Amino acid sequence: MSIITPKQGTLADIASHRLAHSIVTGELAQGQKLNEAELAERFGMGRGPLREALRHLEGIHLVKRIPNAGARVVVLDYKTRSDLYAIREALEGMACRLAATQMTPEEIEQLSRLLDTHEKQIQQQGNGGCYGQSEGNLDFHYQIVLGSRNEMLMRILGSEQYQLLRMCRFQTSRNAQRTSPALQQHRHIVEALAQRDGELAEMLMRRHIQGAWRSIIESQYKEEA
Amino acid sequence: MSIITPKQGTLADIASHRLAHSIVTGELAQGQKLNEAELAERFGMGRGPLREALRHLEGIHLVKRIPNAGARVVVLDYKTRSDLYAIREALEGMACRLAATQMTPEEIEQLSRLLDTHEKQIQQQGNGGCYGQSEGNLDFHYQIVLGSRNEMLMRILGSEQYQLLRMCRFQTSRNAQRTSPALQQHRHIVEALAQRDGELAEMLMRRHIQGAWRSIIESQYKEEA
DNA sequence: AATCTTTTAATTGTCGACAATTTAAATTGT
DNA sequence: ACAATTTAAATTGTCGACAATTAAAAGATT
Repeated sequence: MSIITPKQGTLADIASHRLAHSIVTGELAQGQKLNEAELAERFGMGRGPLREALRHLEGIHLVKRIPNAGARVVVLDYKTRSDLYAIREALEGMACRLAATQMTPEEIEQLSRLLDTHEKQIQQQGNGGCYGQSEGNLDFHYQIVLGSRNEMLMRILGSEQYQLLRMCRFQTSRNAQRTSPALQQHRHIVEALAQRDGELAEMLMRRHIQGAWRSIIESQYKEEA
Repeated sequence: MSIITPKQGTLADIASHRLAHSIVTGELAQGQKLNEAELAERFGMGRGPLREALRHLEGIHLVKRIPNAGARVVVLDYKTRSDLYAIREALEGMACRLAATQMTPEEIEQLSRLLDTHEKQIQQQGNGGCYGQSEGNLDFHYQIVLGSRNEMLMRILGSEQYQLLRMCRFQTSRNAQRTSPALQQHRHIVEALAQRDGELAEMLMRRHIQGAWRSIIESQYKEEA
């Protein structure tokens, strides 16, 4: 929630954010046709700004536009999600390696405290805490991306892939048994960062993401090919 | 040239491509203000489609928009270019590793023939052949990305980073002395692909990109910090 | 009854005009 | 002459209406 800036500048920006939210949460089904007039009516604005919003969402690949045939919500099939996680592994691994040399001691300490918070949240609510799939989990990953000091990486991972990732979360049945392993892995990563061991941090992050992906495909190898 | 589809669908798409070309080639200077009315006039269209084009270009990060203050061409400073090459190293390395297991023998053979063509071109024109910075070089890299079979990777590397990379090329003074080393490295990469050695192919590609980056910063460590 | 053609409706693409905001210029005051 | 304030120009943001294209429905023909 803290990552995407809910800026309320132009109407196009507002529409873009509202649409992005609706798409990510599944409120707008995947593959659904997006009618310009209908959406403009619902958002209380003209079609101009809404079209600009659609063009922007097309840029960050949340919708797919076909000339003279309108825009549709993207469909996250198995292949797409698989590709997504493969890229995350490479990019977040790289972020981790860079973060090990770039993050300040204060930031690493702060990261550690973030994990403390997560641990308490899990213990309190006990059952429903599907940490591996939670939003807090994303915060952890994002903080490391910020620590890489690579702005282009922040863009790609933060603004674009992040949305698709959240979309995966909302369509995936959350399995709670990966809660403590994920937190444990996070702790190890922070430890590697504190020791300034970039190579180890990268490897741990890559394994962590691989584990998350395995967890996803294991918990739903019933549907789709 | 074969990568970006010069599709001529809606006016917004046309404007988007024309603007992208002007930006990449440096015809529109970095940081330059993009006046909507003026551009719409020049392209012979209304401001509506042009605004949509700007929104699209904002999505692929060729222009930077500020609400109520217009759009400007992005500026590729040292840090940005450095970040770009760091990401390329991670992503194209990954593409290479995947391509080693995914490309068909025919595709690898075709890649080898592409290098033969490049070699002849270099020998013919002799001097001006700054291969390391040429467009043909990009074709080689793109073919490997296609071979990775990761569509999201093709998107990121092909549509977005590719534009920024070409932009770097146009602003960088081309140095011809890196011609034969680059071709040589390409040959080694193809060899690794033919042997289905993904790890080696990745390492070779990473070094190749590192070399390209070093070549750039060495040939112009006069300007900017 | 099924298929092809024609007509109709719906949706997207485009333009021009107006409102709101920002930037530049001119004016005024010290 | 310099600074702050006010005024004017330019630019962006927004809307509504019309044209072009596509999708759907009605009708005709075998």
